[in-house]
Amino acid sequence: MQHYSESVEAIRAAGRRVTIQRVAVLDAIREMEGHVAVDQVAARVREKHPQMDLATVYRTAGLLGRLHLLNEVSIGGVSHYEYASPGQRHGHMVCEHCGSTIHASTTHLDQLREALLRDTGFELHLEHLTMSGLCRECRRDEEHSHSGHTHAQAQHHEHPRAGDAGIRRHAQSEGEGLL
Amino acid sequence: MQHYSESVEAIRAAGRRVTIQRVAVLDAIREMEGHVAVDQVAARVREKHPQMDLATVYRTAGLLGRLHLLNEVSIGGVSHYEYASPGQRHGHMVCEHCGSTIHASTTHLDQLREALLRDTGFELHLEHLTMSGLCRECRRDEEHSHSGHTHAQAQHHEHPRAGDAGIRRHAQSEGEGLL
DNA sequence: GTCTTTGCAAATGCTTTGCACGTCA
DNA sequence: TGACGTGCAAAGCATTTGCAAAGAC
Repeated sequence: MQHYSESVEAIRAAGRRVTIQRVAVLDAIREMEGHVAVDQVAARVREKHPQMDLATVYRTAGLLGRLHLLNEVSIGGVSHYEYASPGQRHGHMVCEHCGSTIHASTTHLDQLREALLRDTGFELHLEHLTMSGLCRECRRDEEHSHSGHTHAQAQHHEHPRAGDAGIRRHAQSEGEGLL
Repeated sequence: MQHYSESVEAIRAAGRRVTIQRVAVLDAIREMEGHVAVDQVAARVREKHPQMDLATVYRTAGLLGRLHLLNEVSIGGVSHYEYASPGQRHGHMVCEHCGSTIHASTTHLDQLREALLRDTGFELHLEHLTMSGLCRECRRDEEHSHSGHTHAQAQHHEHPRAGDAGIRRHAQSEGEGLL
């Protein structure tokens, strides 16, 4: 567990001043594994550094993102960050229904990336890619609801990895009559 | 230009009450062509109906989105809507640097959609897809900056279609030292 | 010692909500 | 008429910013 020095070096290598806050944020996000919202990062960091301000976490995560030490992923309009493991690029699939997030391998995406680059000149940044849709489980649920009655009271299932992250602004107002 | 009756029918067909506000929002977004932010929609709608409230536009656009008469696209954390022309599905590519948005044809995306569905069970919703990256022009700019000095004062060019939409939260803080 | 970063507090901007009144079917 | 939709005003929440104090090199 030589995490500490690893973060320190990464920040130093990026030509930035090494502060407890930066190291703490970088460590926290790496330890948490996966993409986490800023307030979650703050909560984690505060376990060890209670005085750390939310604004600092925002500024720090933003900076580390720009330095490519973190990936910034917007999920449902809320910023999430994940550790940018070199050589572990992937996109994200977010279920609109239950909010769970699945990684999308580059196998599928690189093809798209190259096609877009060739045909439109647009260089897709995989690290920020968030695709919304329905996960396998929710797709099953939807099918069931559609069969009989109109007022399908959708059953939200909780996925093991979903946690309470993301899914705040969106995924509201279910039970809207004909929908 | 039988737009009016078209919107009225669409709303009625969806089983909702037909109100001036709903028709106006739907018409406005269709006339504006492309994805527009909620406040832009409000501004447009107010030309003819000055009393219309922002909250109403939010509620209405949200409803029309759920009814699949509009597509909701989140750009830089801000909701945009576009008219959901049947049989005109596409994704969006948003340039992180200049904020311009380009449509991505389904030719590229359907392939991805099918691959994801097959391999992961995830059903990608193309209508909400926003991919960030760099457009052709900004890619050129970046290259130039990287050649010489470190403090590359990035030249923002204005794209014809960019307008003043989106690009509010992101695309900030340029000139950040080593970046 | 100087220039960068942080903590604090206040502001900002998008979006939602509660409620009384107006409107559609 | 009765349920639904709108206007208004206020709240909510994520995020940003100004500034003085604290810290890195």
